[in-house]
Amino acid sequence: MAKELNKMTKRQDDYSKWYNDLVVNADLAEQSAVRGCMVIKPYGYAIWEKMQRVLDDMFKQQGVQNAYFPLLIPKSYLCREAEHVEGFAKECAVVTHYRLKADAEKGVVVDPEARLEEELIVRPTSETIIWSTYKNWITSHRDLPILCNQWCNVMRWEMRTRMFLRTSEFLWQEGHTAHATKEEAGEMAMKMINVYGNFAEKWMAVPVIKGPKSPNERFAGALDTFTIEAMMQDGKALQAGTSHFLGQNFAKAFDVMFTNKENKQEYVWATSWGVSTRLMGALIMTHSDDNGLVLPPKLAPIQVVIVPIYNKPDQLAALTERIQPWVDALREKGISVKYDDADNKRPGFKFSEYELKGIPVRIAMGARDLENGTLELVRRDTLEKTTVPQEGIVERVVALLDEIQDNIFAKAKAMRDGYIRRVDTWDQFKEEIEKGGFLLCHWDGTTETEEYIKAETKATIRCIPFEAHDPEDLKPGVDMVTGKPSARRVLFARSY
RNA sequence: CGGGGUGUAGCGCAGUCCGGUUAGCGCACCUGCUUUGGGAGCAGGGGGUCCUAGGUUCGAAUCCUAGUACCCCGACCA
Repeated sequence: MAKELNKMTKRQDDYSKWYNDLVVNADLAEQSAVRGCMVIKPYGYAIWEKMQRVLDDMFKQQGVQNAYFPLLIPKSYLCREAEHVEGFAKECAVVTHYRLKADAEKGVVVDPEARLEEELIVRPTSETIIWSTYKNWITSHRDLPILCNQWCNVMRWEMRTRMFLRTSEFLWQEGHTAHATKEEAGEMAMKMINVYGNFAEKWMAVPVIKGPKSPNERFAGALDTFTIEAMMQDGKALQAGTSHFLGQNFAKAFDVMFTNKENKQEYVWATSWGVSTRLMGALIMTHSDDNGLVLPPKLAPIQVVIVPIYNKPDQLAALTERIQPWVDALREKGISVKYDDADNKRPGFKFSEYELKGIPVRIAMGARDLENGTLELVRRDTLEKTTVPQEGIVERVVALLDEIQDNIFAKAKAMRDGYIRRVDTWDQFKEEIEKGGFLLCHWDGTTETEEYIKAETKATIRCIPFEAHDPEDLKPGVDMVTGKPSARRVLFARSY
């Protein structure tokens, strides 16, 4: 058994395999029978729910309200915004019929009589249906701004799928805002990327680099796309969230105008922004080790697990009597605690299982401890074991949870920072990109150069960082490929 | 869509080249006893349209043909 586990966990370099084996074992998710889709199991969903709750609060602090729009979008809506169609047309699932009928041979077939007049698209994102709705909601500057968010599923028929990172169907939130001025919309897009950045760093303990995308990497139909870019342990970058400044593109495409204070008709300014279950992938791939998941205490569905070690019912009773007050006290402080006194699994099994699931803090206590007034305290991030006095355990655990949250962020940041290098020549770039990580380089600002670099090395511009890692990065230089002038360094990496 | 690979018990696989008893192994599962401080031991037990369809044959998991599903690597993308 131990050998088998070993075989599974040694595959961290190959994340797909690792997801399929280890993650399924950690009860997060599994492949479904539907191509490229996944089943999110209860434990995995609990993490997503916690993320949702936190993000939802953050949105509401920005004045955003939740709403819901239909899953199916009439095909004609999609073609209104030219770039948007081009971006998504290739990966849409299409509903063509509305009825099945019994068939002697095949059991059941699509009824050819029941073809839809106009095909319906399963939403790959909801800009089009939302803007066709906003048209009815907006007539005056007094109707603005509209700040709506929806939690939903979307479907993109990707050629190649990957657990959590690129499933055909995924869960996400998409915010869609309408504003009277360009400035206000621009600020909104910026505000939301900062919300995402805070969430990633403060809650997920995943360090990110914020900044605009290069024109080539922008969202289909956007004038500007802001992103948070994370670095995975294997040296590949992951786009963890985006916020788009859409200008008046969608307002023009869907004819959404308002009368301004000067009694003049004007197109509405828009933003959209989203994060998905891909964040779960980011979480897993940033912190986990060969023993399984490592969850940040702030998002862990179970923060503390307590395992009593006993062999007779009366021993368990004695342990429970001592432990129960701690469980109550911790819960009173809002900490989720599992007291695992199940007698059908051995302690060693429980230890391994909870490590696999990434529970931040584990307490084990047996007859020996009961006698000595001690217990065994284990932290998941370092797997460090200490025997500590029972006295003051509640306060100690509370402090330890904070410490773990800070520590895994520091660890992830050190890993990420270790992956950032400055590169000045094309030869050096080609050599360094093989080692993975972020490369800060000069770029002449053209799509041609970017495309060339991508074709040669598979590396793309992840973003043009808002905050310089070093003042050096903001100084002008020359493009490493063309030798043309460059205003500042931009961030390159290979990505998921 | 191109290249490669795999479909045999819930999971992981052997058997296929070279057709031949009742299709096998590990894990998981069930029962009992002993255990319980790092994935327990022993004994017994249950579970299979060998991906699908057709063909060759006295006989097919094995050979042939077609289909299909999934995985990996590219191109595409959050």
